[in-house]
Order: sequence, then C-alpha cells, then structure tokens
Amino acid sequence: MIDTPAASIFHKAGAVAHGTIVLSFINKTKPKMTALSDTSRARRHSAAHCSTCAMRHLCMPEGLCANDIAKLENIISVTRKVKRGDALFRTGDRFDALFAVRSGSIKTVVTHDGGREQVTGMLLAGDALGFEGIEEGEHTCDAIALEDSSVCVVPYSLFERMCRETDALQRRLHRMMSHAVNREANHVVRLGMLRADERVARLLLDLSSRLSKRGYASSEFTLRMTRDDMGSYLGMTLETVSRTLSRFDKAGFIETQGKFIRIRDFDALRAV
Amino acid sequence: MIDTPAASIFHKAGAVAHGTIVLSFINKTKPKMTALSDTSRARRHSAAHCSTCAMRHLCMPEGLCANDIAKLENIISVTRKVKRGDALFRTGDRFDALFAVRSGSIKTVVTHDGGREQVTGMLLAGDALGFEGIEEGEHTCDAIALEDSSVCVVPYSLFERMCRETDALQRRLHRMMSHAVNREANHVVRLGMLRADERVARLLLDLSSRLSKRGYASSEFTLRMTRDDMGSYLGMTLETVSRTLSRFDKAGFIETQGKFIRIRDFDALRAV
DNA sequence: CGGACCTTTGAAAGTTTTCAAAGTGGGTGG
DNA sequence: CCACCCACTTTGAAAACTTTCAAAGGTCCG
Repeated sequence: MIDTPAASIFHKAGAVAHGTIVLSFINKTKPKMTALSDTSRARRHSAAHCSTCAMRHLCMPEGLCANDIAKLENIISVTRKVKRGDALFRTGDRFDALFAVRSGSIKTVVTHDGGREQVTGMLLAGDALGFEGIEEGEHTCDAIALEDSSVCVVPYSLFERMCRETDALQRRLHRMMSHAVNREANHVVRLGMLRADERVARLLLDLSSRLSKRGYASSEFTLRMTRDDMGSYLGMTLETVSRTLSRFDKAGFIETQGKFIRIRDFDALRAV
Repeated sequence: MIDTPAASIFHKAGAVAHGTIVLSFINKTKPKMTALSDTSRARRHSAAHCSTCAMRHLCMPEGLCANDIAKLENIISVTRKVKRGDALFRTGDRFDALFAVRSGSIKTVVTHDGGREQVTGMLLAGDALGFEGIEEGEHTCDAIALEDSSVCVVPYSLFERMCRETDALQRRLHRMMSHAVNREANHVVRLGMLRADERVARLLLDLSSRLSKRGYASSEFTLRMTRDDMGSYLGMTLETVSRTLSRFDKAGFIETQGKFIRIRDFDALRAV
C-alpha cells in the first residue's frame, strides 16, 4: 500500500481562537512513495492521527502519476479546524468546497421547519462530506463538529477541473459520491425496517467496524455524540436510546459507562 | 428553453415479448434546436410523453455545443423497456450503465436478510437512477417497474469519458449525483422525524409536485404503487397507510378511490 | 367471468413517546 | 483545588401511536 506521510502534506495551523474557525494556508512538500513507517501513529488519539485516513479516501494519490500528484497537492493544501459544537458549514451557505475529515468527527443536521432537528450523518476521520451542496450550489444541511476536529478543504471548481484531466481522480470522485448515496440508502433502510433496539445495535456495530478500519479497537470506544444525537440519528427519542443501552448492558451484550462503550457480544448484537 | 423533440432521438422498440426485456438499438438523427412545438404531447398519458422529461435531466443537450451533442447522441442511443413487475436491474448485477426513466415509473427495493423488503425510491419519468452501483461496480438494490416503462440506457464508461471532455456534461452528472444524495437525505428526514400521517401527507404532496412538474394535473393522479409499496417506502405497514388515507378522505383533505387520488386541500395536507 | 391480488376496517397487543423526577459528570470560576 | 452548575443520562408510569391478526369487500387483469 502506497501512502503519503501525513505530516508532509498536512501541517497544523497555529493557535486557534476560541469559538472561531481558522483557515491555514500551508506549504506543501513532495509526497514520498513509502510504506507507513511509523505505525504507532495510527494508535494515537483521534485528534492526532487521522490524516492517514482522510488520505485513503480523498487525498491519497494511489493510482496517480507523479505529475498528477503534484497537481493534486496544489488543490488539497488547505486544512480547516472546527471546534466542538461549531459549524463547518450551515444550510444555505454557498457550496464551494468538499471536505474530508482529517481528525475528530462531524455530524450533519437538517433543521425541520419548527425547530426540530434530525441528525442525518455521522462522519469519522477519513469520511468525505459536502456532496449535498453540489446540486444547488448551496449546502442543504449543517455540519457540526462533535469534538474539536480538522478537515481537508477541497476547492470544488479546481477539483472538478482536475477530474477532467485525470481519469483516476474522476473515478475516485464518482465512487465517493456513489458511496454517499449508499450511505444514505443504508440509513433509510435502518430507519424504515428496524425497530428501536435493532437500530441501536446496528449503530454500535457500524461505529465499531468503522473505528476498527481506522486502526482503533473494535470492541471499546468512547462515543462523541450524546444520547440525543444518537436518537435523532436513529429516529427515536433519547430516552429510548438510553433504555435500550441499559437493556443491552443488563443482557451482557455491552458495558456502558456514559459515553464509553465496550462490546462484549458481537453476535448477540447482530442477532437483536 | 432549448429542447430536442423526443421522437428524433428516441424511437420505440418493436414488439416486446411477455415478461422479457428488450434492448432496442436505434438510429439517431440530428436534434433540432427548436422550442417544443407540440405542447399537447406533455398532456398525454404517462406512458407516452415522458422522453421530454428524461431529456431535461440527462439527455437534453442544453448548454452543449453541436459537436458535443453529436457525441452525446452516440452514447444515449439505447432505450430499454421493462414490463410491470420486471427488474431493470437487481442487487448484485454488474453496474455498467446509468438509466433515465423515459416513461412509466420504477421503484428501487433493498431486500433485507430475512426476506423483508424496503422500497427506497420511487422514480418517475425524467428521474435518473443507477448511481448506487458506481461505488462497487455492482448494483446495491433492485429496480422494479411499477408499470410498463421504458428507460434511456447510458453506458457508464463512455459517459464518464465524455464528461471528461465536456465540462457542461460533467457538471450535469455531478448535479445529478448530488440530487440523488439529497433525495435519499430527504427520505431519511421523512422517516426519522415524521409520524405516520405526516409521512403519508408528504408523500402525496411530493408526488403531486413531481407530477405537476412533468405536466400533469397536480391535484389528481393515479398511484402506480400499491398500499404495500407506499408502506414499505414510508416505513410503516400497508394497513396504517390505508387507515391514514381513509382518515384524510373523511377529513376532506383528499378523495380516494383505490389507486386514484384527488387532493382537495393542499394546505391541510401540509399542516398535518 | 374468475381468481389472484389489493384494500379496508376492527380489536387486541406491542412498541415508543411523553412527562416527570432524580442522578451523574465534567468543566469552570472562585 | 474544590464546589457548583449546567448539560447529559437514567428510570418510571401513563399515554399515544403503530402493528398484528383477522375477516370481508373490491378491483383488475388475463
């Protein structure tokens, strides 16, 4: 597997004022075609390691020639930090870039007329977002950081042009958009066919598998979202989420302690 | 608005054997840059008129130069007929083309392990489908015709190449895919935040508005789907759908007679 | 015209929400 | 450093909503 050491493409921005968003324009360096040498990086805390993940989806030049890589670097050279609770973008904001989560996690939220909110997506490091904005040139949901996070910023018009020049990149973009479609479709099925406890079980298994793909333990994790977020995402109330987790705990499927979750019986969860 | 008379690009295939799918390879002719002269066409029955709609989204060469139009014609020259109940594609089928509904209507269905089915989409004339297949090169749902229908077939690899050459086409593809994302996201919201009667009301209003955009009366239509399909699409049982429609009827919001629906009070439906 | 499929309606059972109240935890200011 | 406060979580009981099971009527296609 070809990789580009994270630090060589992405650099941390300087100090971040409280409650604000910082754009950091940074130097780029040539990526090196070496295997990941420092595997310990993947074990470090979420906020530190995940440019590796982001790159696997969006930034990694797999399948691109040296010339293409150089062009890609020119485009994806900006990162942006979002503090917990702050918005990466909001409904109605002009769409001009796609984003890839480098570190942290982000939820997407649609606000219904009447103030009720629905969480439509949970994005982890490596996930791409923003595709919903292409259609009308405006974002159609809010993207809110669940913890202090950073994202790659991919200016859309430049990226679009590059996709016209490089078929490998075009293919990647199309696959990412198709993935976004499938992500939503899976969510529709989860909401439409499953009962409350099945939905909660699926969410836990989904998070577990996504975290393990990112190099974390699959059986233990700390949720970044509240019960309210989970309920909103799963189309149920926070009380029902809480009760369901308690029941799973009592049944021995999981251990819960607030936001910390340990899965003790994967098969039982799958069979719920 | 520039249009391309439907008949000049799309030709009907010959006889269709019962229960089978026919691919019709057809001659292409040069599109003419004239306004739609026969407006009565748009008023004819669903099964007859809708290539005009399909073109607006996918086939219409709006914004393309003459040279590009010629290339586009080469690609979108195949139509396919699907008889009611038959599949345009099934889960696991190799993905090699996108489709645009020319006439009729198609549902997309995901089959859960256990036999239960969930309808994830209702496509009318002009709607594009198949984007879910790009990610893995295999379709991830079944597409079943709700009535005898026909679709434009857009070979994906050719189309992809053309999008690289023509930025107007690329922009259109990206918008269509973004639209598919938003379509699913709206469905997620419908399933996650609304109660049964709100969901039914929304579906009626949604169908009404989509049909009226296609030149049909917005207040009267004949559903092509069964109560079971509606229920599956809305994440509820067919009995609840039926009861809800009966209640709307008694309340004077709509008139129902089996699959025929007349909306009498749009505001009441919106306020449900 | 017949039969298969679809729709309607009722009543009971089951699931989820709502309302209410108490308990927990973590971060901040004193 | 601790206490307090605010936001989050847990749990209970009643109410609301939806499904399930059952049976009868309709409709449409071949």
